[in-house]
Amino acid sequence: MLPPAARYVDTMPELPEVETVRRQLEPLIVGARIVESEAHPSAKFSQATLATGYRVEGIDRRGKYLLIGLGDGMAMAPSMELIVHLGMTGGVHVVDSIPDDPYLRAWWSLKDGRFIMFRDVRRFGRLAVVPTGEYSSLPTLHALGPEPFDPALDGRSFHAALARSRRHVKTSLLSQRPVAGVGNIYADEALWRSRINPAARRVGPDRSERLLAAIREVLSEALANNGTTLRDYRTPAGDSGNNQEFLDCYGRGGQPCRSCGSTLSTRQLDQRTTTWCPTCQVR
DNA sequence: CGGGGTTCCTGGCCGC
DNA sequence: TGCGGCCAGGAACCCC
Repeated sequence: MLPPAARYVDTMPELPEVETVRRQLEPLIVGARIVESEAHPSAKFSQATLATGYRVEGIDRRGKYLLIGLGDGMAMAPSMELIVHLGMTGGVHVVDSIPDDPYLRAWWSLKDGRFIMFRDVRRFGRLAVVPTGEYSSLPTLHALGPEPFDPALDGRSFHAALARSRRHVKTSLLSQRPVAGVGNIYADEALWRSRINPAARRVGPDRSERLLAAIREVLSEALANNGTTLRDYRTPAGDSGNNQEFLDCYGRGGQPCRSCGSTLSTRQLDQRTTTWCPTCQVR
């Protein structure tokens, strides 16, 4: 049985999309024992096979990274983590058989007969198996900023984090250092909502607080909508996101600002497509 | 060690 | 209709 490719959800995974995957995956695979695995030879995926023999103990998430806890089921062996980054087009699916799929990059068979598969058309995703918490091989995860909903993250500390860099504020956000989990879509959305120009290089305390509040709003709203799905694909369960219907800024260049009616602008900012309102988001 | 530039990929889309 | 060319996009990687 070959699931048609178009039936897989194609997201642009940022925090809400990755958290949606985590929540769906957790009840399916926690407790399962991995008995065999296979991976694409690229270094981006080849470590997947190191998860063989382990039991899935839990699934956490940091920013856009899924952290799948691996143990021996008795806490005897040192615990490991299977780290999954979905990149642009990555997806994790639990299936009863391995499909003949040119974009299958890794799979793990489970003792109960099911399979976890990692599918990634553009190969921007990444898989790693590391000792728990040992993230030096993944520099962005290693230096990852706080979770956006961490109560310890407040306007003051967020401002301090932004002030450590003179890069454009949007580029800082995409670095994952001031806060984890914000990508191109939600960076544009949060900057629009907080009326901050993406090319600003200094963001003061008040605007930092506004930006943090906006990031929390756009992320929690997206999460409530099961994330943003940029194509009308649906899983067999019909559970793809619908947050794309609620985007105010991303992808709306040339269309009227929903706040002031000006035409939204789009240009490259540090090699990233960026949309903003030239009236609301003045420098 | 921060940060700028480059690279990885392929489907989709545009123009002819 | 076919096809070349271009583009998106996160983060590793290289180098200053």
